[in-house]
Amino acid sequence: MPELPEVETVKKQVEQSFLGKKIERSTLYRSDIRFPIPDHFSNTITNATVQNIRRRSKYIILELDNNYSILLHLGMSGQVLIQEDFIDVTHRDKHMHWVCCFNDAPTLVFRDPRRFGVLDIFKTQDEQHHKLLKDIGPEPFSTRFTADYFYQKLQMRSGPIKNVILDQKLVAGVGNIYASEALYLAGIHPTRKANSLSFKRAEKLFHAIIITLEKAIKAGGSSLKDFKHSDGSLGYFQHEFHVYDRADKPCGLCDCKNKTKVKRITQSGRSTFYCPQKQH
DNA sequence: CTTACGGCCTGTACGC
DNA sequence: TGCGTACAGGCCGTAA
Repeated sequence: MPELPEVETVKKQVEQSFLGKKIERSTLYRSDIRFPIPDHFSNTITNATVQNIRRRSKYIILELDNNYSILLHLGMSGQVLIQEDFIDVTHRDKHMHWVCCFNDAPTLVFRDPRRFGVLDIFKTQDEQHHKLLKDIGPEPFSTRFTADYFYQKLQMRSGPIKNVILDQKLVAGVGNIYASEALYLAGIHPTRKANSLSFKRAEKLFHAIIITLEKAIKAGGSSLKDFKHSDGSLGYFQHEFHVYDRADKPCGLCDCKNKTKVKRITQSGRSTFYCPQKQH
């Protein structure tokens, strides 16, 4: 489920339930996810209190009061379940890899069938040296991310613009869905070479990325109240996309006489969707 | 430095 | 119903 807007929504929910709460018990049912979860994970976090919760790119970081932080990434299929009445292992299915019990709070469950997710622990002060965090580019909503910065970076890249905006070193958090959506909004063809864009068009894409992500966060946020009782799918499937997953259908803003259909192509092994009429 | 690609896993949808 | 195939929202590591 996770692109940046979904992760942001999950982060808010986790914050609402667990900020300021003390971890009473942590159980790992399997540690062989994307990277092995450290042996000391549960021991290190037990009895600590969550004092801050943040999102960095698609990672959720839970800062504890013992100078350690928990790093969580949902990969392709990860979910955070927040369960009011998680009684015992009979409630557990085989994809629930981490169950964390709190004092005076629900139980947090990390579930991830494909196990592409990440669960790690690191010393809070070492965040900028963490292998998975150190090379991540600016957050799209931060002041570090500007049209000038974006244009300069695009100038240095000759690959297809779709692939370039998926690069987390350039900007954090653009995933496969919103890459297609942002390019559509900006009217830019996904195979266009990044360094062939004028400043004006780069600026347009810059705004399109921000707007696309902001709108999606709002869509996720609007269904927040349903989260606890759902399977964790949030507003994701309710969100309508302009081009993503709309191959052979008209695009979301279709106004053309000839009923141009959305095309699906493959770039670096991943699907891209675009409108041949509107994107050049 | 950039770029392309294999690989990690399980689940689901579809054609036969 | 079963079986094979393609595909899925992530990204790291490697090789060119």
